[in-house]
Amino acid sequence: MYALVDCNNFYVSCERVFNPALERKPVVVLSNNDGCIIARSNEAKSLGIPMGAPMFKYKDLLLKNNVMIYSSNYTLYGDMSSRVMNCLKHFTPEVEVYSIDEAFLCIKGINGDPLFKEMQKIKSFVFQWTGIPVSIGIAKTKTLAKLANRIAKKKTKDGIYIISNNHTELEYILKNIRVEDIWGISKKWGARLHSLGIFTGLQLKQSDPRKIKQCLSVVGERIVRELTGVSCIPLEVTQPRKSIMVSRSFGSMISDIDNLKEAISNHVVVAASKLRSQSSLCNSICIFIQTNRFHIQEPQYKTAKEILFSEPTQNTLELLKASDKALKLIYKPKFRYHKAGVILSQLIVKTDNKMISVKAEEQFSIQTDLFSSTFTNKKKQYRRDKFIDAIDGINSKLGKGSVIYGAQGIQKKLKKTTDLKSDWQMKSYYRSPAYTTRWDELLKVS
DNA sequence: TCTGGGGTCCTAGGACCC
DNA sequence: TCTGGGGTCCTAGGACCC
Repeated sequence: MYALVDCNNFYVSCERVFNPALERKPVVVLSNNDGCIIARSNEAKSLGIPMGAPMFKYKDLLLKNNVMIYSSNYTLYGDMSSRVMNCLKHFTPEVEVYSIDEAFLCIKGINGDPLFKEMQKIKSFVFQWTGIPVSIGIAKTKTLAKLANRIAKKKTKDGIYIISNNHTELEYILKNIRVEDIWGISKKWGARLHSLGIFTGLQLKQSDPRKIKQCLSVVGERIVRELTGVSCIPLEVTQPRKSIMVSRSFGSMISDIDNLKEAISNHVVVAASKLRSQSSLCNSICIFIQTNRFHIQEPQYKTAKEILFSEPTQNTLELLKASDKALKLIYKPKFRYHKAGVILSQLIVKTDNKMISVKAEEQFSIQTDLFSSTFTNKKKQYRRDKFIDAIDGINSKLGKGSVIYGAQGIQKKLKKTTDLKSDWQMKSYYRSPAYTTRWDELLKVS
């Protein structure tokens, strides 16, 4: 059996752990740049605030109802997430961390009442150690476990629901769910199924998988089989990322290339550090810039440039150099830009090779460049990598941003202030402290 | 005024190979 | 008049997820 453990209103719950006065009050959490509403407490949901709603359209409603507003605080949510996942690993090693607030568990050898009791144990353990409430759905396949979780959240008191092998129970559940609410089927595919006369989960379950394959590819076929109780989507252990993206909308519009370069350089530094933290190297970097698609009266420009490396790298300096080159190739001065980002792709990861070897080529199975791998280049590269190590070392000892690259912008450093915000930096008016990850932001109790 | 960010997988079609 | 058959790899675009 698979269990899906899903944190209730996760971001809101994280805020509530450190501010219990938020209990039973309407709370929302905003996306980056304070743009959209991406998490709502149950009280906020019942005010009719939809998921993903632009904040400016709902500001009046929020104020009128005394809704507490928070900017996203991913440092806090990420840390709380890993605490929750660690709790789950306490019960079984077979945990798939599916997203920041969800995990699939493989459950073997327990059934019926003992299974329910075990799930209650998990729930209260997670709550005791993190303060985060979770719901649990259990079934024979991941797709059905998702469904069970939905029922656990909406229809049960204790937040646990098990879809047993009872045939009529499953039929009843599937009859009462729309196809577009099934995991893996969204609006577009839902519409395609409608045109075949399929509207409910039960109708989808009873269709010919081969016919669904023609319509929704093998992905759709798998969903049909999963609904019948045949597991087609296995539990996956956490794999290193295959691509890394860092992008942000700007706090205000930007036209000049220096500002853009500063924004992109900061994204590159973050992306490079993510890359190194999962012990990968990238073969390609892509940067993109775009105007505001909602300003339809303004001229629009959206473009990207990818640069391939002759040898895979994880070196911030090389990535910065490439990103600068790419930006110069696509930048056009006449536009007002709204967003920029960087994507590292074609990542390679350390091989499983247990041999004790310090040569990067062997650790990563690197294809070296026939024309540049001369001795002097190797030496240069070695020194550059040591340089990055030193910077990482200082920043991890003295705090993030203690040493920065010139391309990231030196205005703030010169004025010795952190209040000064560049145009590109995102808005974040309602951010709570990084309670669990910064000594100077620990919760004070008086 | 104001509209997020970060991923994965699959397929079709083009390019190449013998 | 008439020009094969069987593969692999790569990429862009589209779909989905949270």
